[in-house]
Amino acid sequence: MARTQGSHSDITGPRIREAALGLFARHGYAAVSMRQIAKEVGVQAGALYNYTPDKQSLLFRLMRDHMQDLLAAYKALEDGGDPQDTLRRFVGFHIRFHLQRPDEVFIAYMELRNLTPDNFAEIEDLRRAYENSLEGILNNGQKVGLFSISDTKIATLAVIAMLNGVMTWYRAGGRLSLDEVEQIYWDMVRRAVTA
Amino acid sequence: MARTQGSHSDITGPRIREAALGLFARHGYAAVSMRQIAKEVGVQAGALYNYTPDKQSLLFRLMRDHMQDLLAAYKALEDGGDPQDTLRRFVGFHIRFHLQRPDEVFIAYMELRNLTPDNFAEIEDLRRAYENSLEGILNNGQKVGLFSISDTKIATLAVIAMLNGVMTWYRAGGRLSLDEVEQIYWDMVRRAVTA
DNA sequence: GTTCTATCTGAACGTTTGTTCAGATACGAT
DNA sequence: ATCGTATCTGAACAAACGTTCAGATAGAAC
Repeated sequence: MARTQGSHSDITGPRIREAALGLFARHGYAAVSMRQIAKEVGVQAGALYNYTPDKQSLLFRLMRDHMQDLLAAYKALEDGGDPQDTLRRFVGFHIRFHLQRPDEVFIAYMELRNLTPDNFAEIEDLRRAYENSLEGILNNGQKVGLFSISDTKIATLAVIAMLNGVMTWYRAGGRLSLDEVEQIYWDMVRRAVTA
Repeated sequence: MARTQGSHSDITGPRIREAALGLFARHGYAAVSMRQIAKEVGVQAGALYNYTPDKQSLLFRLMRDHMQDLLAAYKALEDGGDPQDTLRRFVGFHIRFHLQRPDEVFIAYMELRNLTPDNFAEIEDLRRAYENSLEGILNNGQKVGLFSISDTKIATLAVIAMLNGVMTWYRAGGRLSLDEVEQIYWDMVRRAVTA
């Protein structure tokens, strides 16, 4: 046997990405074999290598694409007027964007240590760029006296850590609507930083 | 060759635990082999099985002991008087306890999915017990009108998530002292929940 | 000094790992 | 209908995996 009926790179390529995404998120990069990914796609392991040079690249591209999507989506947001409004938009954006991509978020956070040093550095740059946009908001608010923050660098990390906590418990269709979740977290963030 | 000079279970046992702890934290459970652990201890892989029935138990015991230590240490704290003071104590305790055990914390958080279902359930029970103690504090403060929290369950998770963020960036000897870190986080937590 | 046992080695086991590749077939263009 | 190429199979590779165990040596007890 060889090429199979209906086979096409436009179909197989994305399916490999999706299979790897789900399996990496559920079981972890190191615990997932190329044969498991292939099986989920319905293909032999060797076929994967038409789409990725190796397993590491499969992971790296998932993470890089996710971080680039995140940055692009955030840049597409128009600024609110004052820092308080901009921060509110950031909170809403962060929660909603991440809740739509639970697998990508999980991988981007958990699998950093499985990246080669070069790949790790590239992902870290993207992450820092995103964090810097929040830190900029906090700095602006601090400058005009709206916020009262003893250390904006730490406050940046604290806010992101708090917001990322949503991912560990929120489930669509649960007790709270997305709007309610956003409101609750915005209340806490606002109070934590407001003068 | 066989038994080696100076070999003793009181020495080898802890060294295996420490080696596993460090390697699991750095590279992840699935990515670490029994032979790597043995090499760090200076022993052959087979010798590990005098100390653990299998690799899974090695991970599980690290996590269970850590969670039990956490609960025991927290219970040893005497209550503050009012909820606000109790919450302040909790924040300080949480930050200091976890910063002293970065490897254990990392593993307890990252390797949950590598536990067998039975082991997972046991660890989750311990984690929930700890979270419940914080939720109790928030509930008390809410009842007496000191706190203003729309959802104590979510606030509990949000506070813990925020505090856990410290572990990702704090380094001893860095820009901020432990006291300063504790003060900064306490400020944010207090403002996030206070009426 | 002898005996008993705790401790470790070194080899072996069957599986699984990531990756390569020659060959085979289906698709797309002509 | 024919041809070129995109796509996949199936087998193979060496290496690494978790685990077991018979045999050997060191330490402890007497």
